[in-house]
Amino acid sequence: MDDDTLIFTFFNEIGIVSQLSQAFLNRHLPDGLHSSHFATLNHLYRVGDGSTPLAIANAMQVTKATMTHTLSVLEKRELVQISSNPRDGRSKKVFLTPAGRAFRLEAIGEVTTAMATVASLFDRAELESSLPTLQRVRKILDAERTNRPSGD
Amino acid sequence: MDDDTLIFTFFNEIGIVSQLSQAFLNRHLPDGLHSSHFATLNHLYRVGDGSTPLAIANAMQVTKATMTHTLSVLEKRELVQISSNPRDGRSKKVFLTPAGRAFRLEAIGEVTTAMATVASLFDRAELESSLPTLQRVRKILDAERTNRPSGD
DNA sequence: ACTATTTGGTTTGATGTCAAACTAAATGGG
DNA sequence: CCCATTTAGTTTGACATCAAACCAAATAGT
Repeated sequence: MDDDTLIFTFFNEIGIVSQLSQAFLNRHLPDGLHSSHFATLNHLYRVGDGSTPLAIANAMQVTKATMTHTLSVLEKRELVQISSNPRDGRSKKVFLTPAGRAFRLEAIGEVTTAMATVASLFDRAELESSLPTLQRVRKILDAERTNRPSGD
Repeated sequence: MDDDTLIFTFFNEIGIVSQLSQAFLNRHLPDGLHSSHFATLNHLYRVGDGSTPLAIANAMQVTKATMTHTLSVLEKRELVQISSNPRDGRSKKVFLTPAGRAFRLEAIGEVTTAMATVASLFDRAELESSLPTLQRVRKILDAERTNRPSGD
């Protein structure tokens, strides 16, 4: 297998696993929540809230237009609260509401339960050992695309 | 890091790498071709043509409805040709046209060129060594979702 | 200070994807 | 043989996502 083929194969496999895992999430998240919403809630929880939409978009690797949409959905459900930034009239700040925190916990519970059977099939060490590779690949790809710089 | 966190982290990383690589493809594929179209052309080339839409959908891990759409785009561009199956009135057979083969080569060229700089940053052995893990994970996830059975 | 550029966010239009309902053909049990 | 079930594909309606055009606020260069 030459280098190009290896790379194609690698990314093809990544793409399929990603699709399957996202489909898994979408099937098991409560109340029609989409995996992108779940990821956003988790991000807000992890980094502490008050991030700007653009920062979140960069962290999630989606465009700011997409984030506008995602946040409007979350806001409509009252899982986040969006306030204008007194320091900068252009930007906004996003906060998890108590409902948002509760919902996140509930979602994690559901997913974890649903995952229980399948999780036991994974080799923990195997996943762990490929994490650094994934992170390196992510960094490289992220640096490559000059626009929309890295976040998180 | 407990097991659940590890798994979440793993799939999160997979998701981001997948999104970045797909975005990369979408940016560099010629003529507005989408990565899913590219993947479908490649699949047809690899398995030899004459597959049914459903078989392709399973291999690509998308629903048959999605495949109907993808194939109609490819057919409109005359990159594939779709004929009815004389053996089975319900199903169809998909063939790469000469234009489709040519287009695939062109696309591979473009992508490979675009990838040249970034590809040199990857550690070939590293990618190679994580491939089996990805394939195992894929198999597990694929088996889990009882509907829409595995292909390829 | 004033204009030009950059930056954060929204809007618009297009597209890919999915789930669910539907159609038509094949298969199977009586 | 006939009806019930399964199977392949399409249609419909919803939604996530993107690129490009747009607006408004901040910043910079002169």
